[in-house]
Amino acid sequence: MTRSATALHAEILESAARLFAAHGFRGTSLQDIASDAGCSKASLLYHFTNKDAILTELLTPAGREMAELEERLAGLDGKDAARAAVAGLVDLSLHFRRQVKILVQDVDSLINRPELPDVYALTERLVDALTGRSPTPQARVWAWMAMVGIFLTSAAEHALPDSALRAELTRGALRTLGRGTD
Amino acid sequence: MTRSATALHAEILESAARLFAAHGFRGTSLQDIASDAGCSKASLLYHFTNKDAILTELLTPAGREMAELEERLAGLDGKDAARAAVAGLVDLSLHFRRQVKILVQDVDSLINRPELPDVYALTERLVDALTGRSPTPQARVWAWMAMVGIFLTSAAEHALPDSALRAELTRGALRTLGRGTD
DNA sequence: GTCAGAACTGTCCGATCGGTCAGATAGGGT
DNA sequence: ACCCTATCTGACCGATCGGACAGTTCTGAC
Repeated sequence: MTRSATALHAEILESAARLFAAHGFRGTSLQDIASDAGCSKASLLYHFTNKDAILTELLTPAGREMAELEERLAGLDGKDAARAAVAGLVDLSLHFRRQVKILVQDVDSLINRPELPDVYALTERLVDALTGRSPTPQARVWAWMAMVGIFLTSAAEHALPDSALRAELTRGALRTLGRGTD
Repeated sequence: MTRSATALHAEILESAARLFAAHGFRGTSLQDIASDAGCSKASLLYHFTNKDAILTELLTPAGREMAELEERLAGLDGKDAARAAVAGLVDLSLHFRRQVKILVQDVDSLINRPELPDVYALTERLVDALTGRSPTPQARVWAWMAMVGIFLTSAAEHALPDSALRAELTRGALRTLGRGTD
């Protein structure tokens, strides 16, 4: 069982997030995390039941926000839905950069995790919200492009300034969608 | 040393490409590949010096095309460069879908491989080609978005028809770039 | 039929993985 | 002083990893 939240507990999570994002879940060993956090491997497994529990605790907040975004979209349509989808995705991507990178690296093995909503189902909902009631094939492709672009551009730490990123991603996405937003 | 190209040799590459793309390089064992290709693990290591050599042979053609694209862009500017960049990236992404996915999964560990050009350097060249001589920050973000969008939308096998993808990706990218192409 | 070399495999090896466990250490309440 | 509990660790375990190697089977040239 995962124990109480101590200083080391938080440091382990921080180290794991950085290492998972950099080298992937499978590419990061418990010893790697322990060394980075400055404790023993056995101490990791005192604070977390197992390696998987670390990943779960990392992904849970992001998963919750993804689920909330999905619910929010269910009550909207037209331009409201499109705007909410873009804004929500930009927020989520910028707020959970490392989780996004972890998610992208290991989508197929993470897709059935209870702490994450079905990523592909959420994708479909977002595409629906972005393309409106006239889902032409090209509009769907553009929506995919814009979404993936937001997702990964925010996760890429290279060559991108952070400050104006939010506004520019939103603007770029809306431009991609063009009249696809009705 | 890697031996001659036989039927099994090709089957191993095919299996490895599929499995690497699905579960990542580290997430795929030699036994996994051998089972999928219908031979023994030892037979893999007869046809390839080691696990890494399989990955190298998978990535080399993609790396060559990436290098060629980079060279091609060096001799162009303005709208020619932008068009060539988008067309080249779409071609490359659609032709090497699984390699793109492998690349995205493990960018940071693949970045120093001799068979691949520096991915981030190529990215910079592409952004330059797309944004032209007036590289405003927002234009660079949009270019990033469009490039990543092309890259990953083509690699995602889910929910996307293949036929019209090429044209739509190109159109979507140009739309994102807008007047960024001069 | 014979033989050489290519193709292939069973078996073993050291390293490393995630995980267990008994015990050391430290601090607070009594 | 005492003990209880939370925290932490070294040593160890079975499984699995990538890889080595000797030996077997296949195949075409002669």
